[in-house]
Parts: sequence; C-alpha cells; structure tokens
Amino acid sequence: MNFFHSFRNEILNSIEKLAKEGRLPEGLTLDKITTEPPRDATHGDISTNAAMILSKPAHMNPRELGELIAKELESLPYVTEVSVAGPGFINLRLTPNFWYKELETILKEKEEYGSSSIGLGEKINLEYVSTNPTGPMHAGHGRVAVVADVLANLLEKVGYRVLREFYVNDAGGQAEKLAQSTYLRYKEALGHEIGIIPEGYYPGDYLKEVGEALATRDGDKWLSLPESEWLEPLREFSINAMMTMIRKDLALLGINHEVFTSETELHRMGAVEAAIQTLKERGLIYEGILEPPKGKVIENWKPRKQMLFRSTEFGDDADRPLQKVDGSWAYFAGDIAYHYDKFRRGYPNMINVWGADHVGTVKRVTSAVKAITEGKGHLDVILCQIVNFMEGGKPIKMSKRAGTFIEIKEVIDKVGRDAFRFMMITRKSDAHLDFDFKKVLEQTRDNPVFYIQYAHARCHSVMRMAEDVFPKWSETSAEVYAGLDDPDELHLLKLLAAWPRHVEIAATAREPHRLCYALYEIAAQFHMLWNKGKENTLLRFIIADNKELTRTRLAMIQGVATIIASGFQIIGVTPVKEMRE
RNA sequence: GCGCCCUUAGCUCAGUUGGAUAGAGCGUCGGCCUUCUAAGCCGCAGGUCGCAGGUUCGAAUCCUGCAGGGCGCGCCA
Repeated sequence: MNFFHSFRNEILNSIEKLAKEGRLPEGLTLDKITTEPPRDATHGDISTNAAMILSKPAHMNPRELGELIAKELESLPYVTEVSVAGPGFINLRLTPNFWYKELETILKEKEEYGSSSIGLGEKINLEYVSTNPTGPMHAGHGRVAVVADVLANLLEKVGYRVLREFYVNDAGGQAEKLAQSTYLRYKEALGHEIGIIPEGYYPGDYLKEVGEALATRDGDKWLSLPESEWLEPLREFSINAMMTMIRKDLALLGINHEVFTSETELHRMGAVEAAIQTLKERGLIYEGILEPPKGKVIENWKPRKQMLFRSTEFGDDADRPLQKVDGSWAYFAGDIAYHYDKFRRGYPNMINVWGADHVGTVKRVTSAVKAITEGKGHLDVILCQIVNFMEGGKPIKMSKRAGTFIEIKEVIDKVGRDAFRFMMITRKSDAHLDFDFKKVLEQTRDNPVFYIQYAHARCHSVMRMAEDVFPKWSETSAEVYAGLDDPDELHLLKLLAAWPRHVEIAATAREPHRLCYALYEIAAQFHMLWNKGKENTLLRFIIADNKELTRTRLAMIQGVATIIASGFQIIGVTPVKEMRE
C-alpha cells in the first residue's frame, strides 16, 4: 500500500470533520487534493496542497486555512510534527516508528511489496513487437520489445490483467516477396544456379536454411509449377520459419506472447469485409479523390476515385484509402479489422507499442478504433524513439540494405539479457537512447545496471558474512528497530517505503523508466551507508558484540535487497547474489 | 508544406503530470578509502529550464508563436 494514499484519506476525513463542525463550508470538492513528498526533505515527509486547493471555495487565505487543518492533523497516528509553509503547504513529519513499520511490511510481503489493485482487474490488450516476419529481429526492435514487456509486468503489478499479443503481418506484398525469396533459395538448395539475389528480394543468408528445409520436405515438387501454384504454400512455409526464428529471438529477451494473431487469418475469416461493412452502415465510408501527399515526390501519381474512410471525423489529418489499385484491401483495412477483433474479444482497452517510424499511422488507427467501436474502445499508442548503438562513443552505422544491421541475438550474446533489458528502459521511451556496448559492460557507477546489481549482491554478501558472527540469524526476526536512528539509515528506509508510489506512478503514466531511477536512488543510498561504515565503525551493519543491533540492521539490508529484487522482477532482470562469475 | 516527438549544468539525463531555494551521474577541482569481498565515498564549483509572449496565487511543466534537432508524411507493411 502506497502510504500517501492512507494519509490522504486521513486528511480528507479531517476536512470533512471540520465541515461537519461548521468550521469549514460543507460540500467542498476534494478531488484535487494530493499528498506527495515535499520537494525538500527538510520540510517533512508528506506534503499536501489541501489548503491551497480549498482556499478559494472556503473563502479563506491558504495559510490561515492551513493552520486550521494542520491542527486537526496533529493527532494522526505516527505524525510527530505538522507545519504550514510557503504558499500554504501543510507538511507532516512522521515518527521513525512509521518507517520501521513499513520495513516490517516489506519483509513480510517480500517482492509483493508495491503491488496494488488500482487496475481493478481491468483487462488490457498490449500489442507489441509485431515486427514483419521477413527476417530475424534486429537490435532496433529490442527497445520496443522490452519497453512493452516491462510495461506489461508493471501493469500487472498494479492490478490490471494484461494480454500480451503479437500481430503477425503475414499478408500483403512483403510476405509474397518473402515467399519468392524462399523459392530462390529452394532452387539453390536443389542445385540450381541462382546468381545474385535480385533487388527487392530478401537477400539474407537465413533464408538458405529455409530453402533447404523446404527441399528436404517436398523434394522438387514445386520446381516445375507456375508461381500461382507455389506462392501460397511457400508463403505459409516461410512465414512459419520466420516466426519460429522471431519467437526464439524473443525468448532470448525473456519475452513470451500469449496470443499471436495472423493478418492472413483475419482476411480468411472475412473480418475485413465485416469491419468495412460496419463502417459503411455508419456512413463513414465514401468514394472520393485524395490530394497527392505533399513534401514528397511520388512518381506516377494519378488522382483516382477510391474507397475512403472518414478518419478526419475522428481526429486524423486526411481521409484514408482502404483498397489498393487492384481492388485488394490495403494494410490499413486489415488493421481496422484487427483492432475491432481485439475489441470484440473483450479488450476495449488497448495499448500498442511501436517504433517511432510509425508516427504517421497513429492518428489513423486511433481514429479507426474510435469509429468502429463507437467510442467504447480506447487505443493508446506508445512510441519508442530510435536507439543509437555505439561502441566506445562512436555510433555504429546500420543499414538493412547493406546487411550491416545488428541482430538482437548478437547483442544479447555480447551484453546479456539482463543488461540489455535494463538499458532499454533507462530513458523515457519518447527520447532517444544511446546504447554503448562498451559502457554497458563497464563496472562503474555510471553504469546503472552494474551499480544496482552490485548493491543487491552487496546486501547478500553482508548477509552471508553475518552468518559467521551470528549463525542462523535469519531464523530470528528483528525485535527492536530503534537502533536504526542514523539520519542516513532513516533516509534509506524512507526510500524503500517510497517504492510502491514509484511503481504506481510508473504504471499510470506508462513510463517504465521511472523504476530505474527509483532503484538507482536506493542503490546509491545503500552504497553510501556501506561506505560510511568504513570510517565510522559504529555504522557498520555487522557489530560483533551487539547481536540485537546487527539483527536490526540486517533487517534493513533485507529490505534493500527485497526492493531491488522486486524492481528487477518487473524489469525482467535476474538479481544476482554475487558479482563474481 | 503538414503531423508527432525532443531541447534542463561542460557532457549524459531525472524532475512525482501546475507547487516551495530546479536535481543526479560523469567530467573539473579539493579531500578520503588498501575494506563488514572489491570495482568506491564525501565535499566545492557549475542554471536566463532553446527564445518570446500568454494563462494564475504559483509554470521547466498548460496555451500561442518562433528557432534548432529527430521521426514520419504511397494504395509499402
């Protein structure tokens, strides 16, 4: 439980009590009252804006009103001091006992500490990665994958029920090109000379084994047949092979989707026709002519009358075509059907995590969701900016065409899953991220992965050391906490107690990066305390001649380890107990 | 031309959704640490929050305009 909530409730109760007694007007709106940590810790532990929010409706000046409310709050449990400051903030200071009590809760709830039910069991469909199944995942896909996966964990942590879904773009021209590319490799596998892979085909070596596998399975059965005969079976064969590969890559990242939805399958079921028909009945489809796109010269642009969706009515910049020249469905038509499908499967709440190169399609898809669900469905798109992969400060140039892009597999091999996952969420997703292979492996403080892992390992190191002095200490429990009275110890306890709030904010803002900063802060404070023990032996965690104090400090250490482990659980990183290999 | 995002200390970035004197790491400078297993710890200095207006008790945060950077702007997927 985020303790700011419980104190907020207490504050609201006090205000209502004042209203009942006639010392404040009745029926004040209390929604905007917040409780949060004061900017400056010297002001106290909890700060509320109540007096400033209510001063206008109550016709009182904020300071005066603050004093009135403050008087009431003085009697709250664990509150040791209440003051009114600045423009009218009411600051509460809590007794050490409060933090000791929170520590006990942490030790009792373990990694569950920080979980909450603010999601109310609501279902969320989270679609992510959805990379084209035409080759292995490359490094750039990794950020989208990890940001979304951590977000999924985070949302579950606060009480949502999340469905992790992958949309398989196995229809359309790219899938056909894949089938054709596979056909070439198939011929090659059967001993035919194929020369250079033509422009527009997928040239990667990974298709060689697909061609070979096909030759092994089917022999030369497709060789003499016309394309119309083999295109569909080869498409399916190669898509399956690609998806197997992608799923392996995802598994390396520790990502496992629960649902894979096939675009082709949606078409087969007639879902696209059905969705378009629905829009038609609502008068949202018409025949019209589009302006040519600006700022980009398109050869062979011909104005054409075509089937359009009125997406401008739902916030898009232009109405969007639904069919290609040959009359087949455009990708967008399938996307409408897909999101309608998700909605009808029981997921009015949808989140898509995309790469920033899809900015252009956000508005059309969100407007389509509004239209087809009649405003009952809601789609939130989270965009991830590009990752700059670097080596010792120098950017690594990547080009798909030149075949110089780095595969995700290679990255994981080099730095490991844990470091990769962590680094991918150290920046907020709409900001660029530099990923330096050298820095990620550095064992210094400016490498946050290392620094936080080290704090966790150090905790366990201390706990192991303690066994020598006090065997089986962990089978007892701390009785008295009063020994934790150094300001730095109390500060550490406060940081631990702040964890549930960070989790909650990160989840509601859908910003996983906040977890990293919260953990870093805890790690820093812990390292600082550890180092203080070097100068001042009284502050050491293990005091050989004081078993009780040692046990108490070990409780604090356990708390630190627990919170870090809990954060790592959400981020999908394994907390290590030793830094040595 | 249009849309979305970004701009905070020399560098890399936080900033609790409108709150108090804007914070951290690196780097610089000055100390300390040869250990409860180490890769470190403390302190000093460093700011017109891109610029200009506006909204209000109060703005890095919201609105408008401008500048710089990024991504995108087929019936591709």
